[in-house]
Amino acid sequence: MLQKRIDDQPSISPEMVREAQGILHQHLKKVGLKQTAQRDTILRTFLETREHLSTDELHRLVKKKDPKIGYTTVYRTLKLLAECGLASEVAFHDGIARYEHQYNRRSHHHMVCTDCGSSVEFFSNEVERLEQDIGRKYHYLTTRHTFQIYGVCEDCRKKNGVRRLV
Amino acid sequence: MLQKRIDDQPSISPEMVREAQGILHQHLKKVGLKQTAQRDTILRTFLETREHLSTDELHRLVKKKDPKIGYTTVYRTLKLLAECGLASEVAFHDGIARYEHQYNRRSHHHMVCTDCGSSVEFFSNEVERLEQDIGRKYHYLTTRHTFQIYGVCEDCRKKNGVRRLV
DNA sequence: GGTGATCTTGAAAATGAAATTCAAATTCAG
DNA sequence: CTGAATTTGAATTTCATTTTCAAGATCACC
Ligand SMILES: [Mn+2]
Ligand SMILES: [Mn+2]
Ligand SMILES: [Zn+2]
Ligand SMILES: [Zn+2]
Repeated sequence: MLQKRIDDQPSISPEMVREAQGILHQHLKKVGLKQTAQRDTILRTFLETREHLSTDELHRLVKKKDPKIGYTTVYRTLKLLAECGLASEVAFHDGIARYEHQYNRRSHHHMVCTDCGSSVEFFSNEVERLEQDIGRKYHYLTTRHTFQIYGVCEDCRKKNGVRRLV
Repeated sequence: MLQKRIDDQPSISPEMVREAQGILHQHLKKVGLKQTAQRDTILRTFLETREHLSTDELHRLVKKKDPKIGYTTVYRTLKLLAECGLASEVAFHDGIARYEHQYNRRSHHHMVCTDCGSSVEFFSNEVERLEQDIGRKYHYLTTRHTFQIYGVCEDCRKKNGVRRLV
């Protein structure tokens, strides 16, 4: 599940991790929950990657830092992160819920290869505007939208081309 | 799961049912499968509604015509209909796969109320064009896209407003 | 119109991601 | 410190989807 980087946004810095942790802690206090080492470890691990991770994939990364952290805690923490805006769910239509970190990230959309699962991120102001326009037109208070393009990437087309010749 | 009709496309006519059945029969022959009464009944029932049906919902409608038709057959027939372009899957992000009939229907997108599940259909040439543009830019051979807007409809906002006053 | 190889059917079972349960461990306000 | 409240994670449950399989239906060929 590779991901091509098409922008120049830097990897997350230590200061950003602290700031994101602050956002989580504030959210926890607000909803009467407690700060724990597990939640911090999961957030830190999550921020360190730019991939679109399933709960299982994140759990595998988290276990490298603390093998005792369970799948359930990762699952629940991802929901918490989504609640406070640090994570957002991305559905690539493969039946698995994926999350990406949304902290200091420009809003974007995805084009997904249906052969190899790799994805390209792209930006479109038009799509953002469309949400507003359509919402206004039909009197919806819009909260979000999903836009994905599906197709076959160049690499996979080449591979398939070769396979056809065999 | 109501759906507001925002265009004037007519309900399906008997001739259209026959034509769609022809498409299915042709597809069945092409892939070496057999024509059956169950498949015809399921297609007919499916064409009669403009709603976005889950397998279970369609099964319930189908059983009114032939109570002996099982869930599995509806499930498998929907896949067949999707294969020959008569149906398309539409994911409203509620964990259930929904299908809508695609025969003689203008391509459109959906805005979904996250409170009551109702949906509005809208049309956008911009979105169609974007698939082409982005595909070309990143050398993908695009096949399809999904675009949904989520929000709260006017009715639900009113209801919630009242609830707040109580 | 047979005939039989092939496909279909549908109840039941399997699958698997997501969600919940619960008892032991941890947090943190006072 | 203390203890009420929350968290944790293994285990279990849930539930839509998918697969299995034996009995039944279809249809290409005669
Ligand atoms: Mn992304
Ligand atoms: Mn529709
Ligand atoms: Zn690819
Ligand atoms: Zn509503």
